[in-house]
Amino acid sequence: MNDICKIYKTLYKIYGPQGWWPFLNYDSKNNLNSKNIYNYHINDYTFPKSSNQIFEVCLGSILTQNTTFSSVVKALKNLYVIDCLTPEKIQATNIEKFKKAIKVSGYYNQKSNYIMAFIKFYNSLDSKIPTRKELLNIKGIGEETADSILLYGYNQTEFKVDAYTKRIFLELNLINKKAKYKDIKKLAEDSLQEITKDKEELRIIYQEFHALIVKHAKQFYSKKPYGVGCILKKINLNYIFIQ
DNA sequence: TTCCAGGCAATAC
DNA sequence: GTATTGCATGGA
Repeated sequence: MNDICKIYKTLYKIYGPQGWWPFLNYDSKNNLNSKNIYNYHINDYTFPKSSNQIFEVCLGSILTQNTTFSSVVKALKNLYVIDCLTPEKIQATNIEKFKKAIKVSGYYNQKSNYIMAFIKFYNSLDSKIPTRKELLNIKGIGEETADSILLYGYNQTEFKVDAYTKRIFLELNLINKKAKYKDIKKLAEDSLQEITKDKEELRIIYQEFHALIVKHAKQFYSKKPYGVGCILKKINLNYIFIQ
């Protein structure tokens, strides 16, 4: 088995399915559940279940750029309070009011512009699935955010690479320091084909793998020196370098 | 106080 | 095309 698959299987064995993407949690009266504002959906891969949830992933993917998801949830809660969680309502809302709501997630001036630009595009989609190229053409949507939207919002088989992914692969000598986003994405996607070539099965693996990486990295790869106590360092890897 | 968080665009070479 | 810098809040 190749190294990437070994890592995936090891993490899955330790942590189990993660149920990403987490969604806002509403009660039967359609109010935000104040005790559990959001929740994960372990072993249910039929999400998102509505266009509202698709849009929620898009919004969250932009808001979570370089910040913690807990801050994003606070921003989403603020948006819920001012009834501003759909494209139409956001566009109809005073921009300063919108900025104030998302302020807690940081970079709020930029992110509000990014979200407005995204909504303009989103409205033009007419419920179609966006292409990666289209997403990358929007100001504020880079490779990771595009893959996040496609993988978790539209269930497309696109591997999402983040800073943790690169950090772990680098620490395990699976890539070199200069590896680009697309290099790491290709390594992961090519490697995981060893498990299955079925697109739908791979999509689920991509969704879980990214979530597992974040879960594991928060514990072992947030503080320097990275990887202290990391079990991945103890499994036998083949060390396939990429150029 | 310092460091980091589920990045991106603009700018300078 | 590669490296650097500004963007910003909140928690550990």
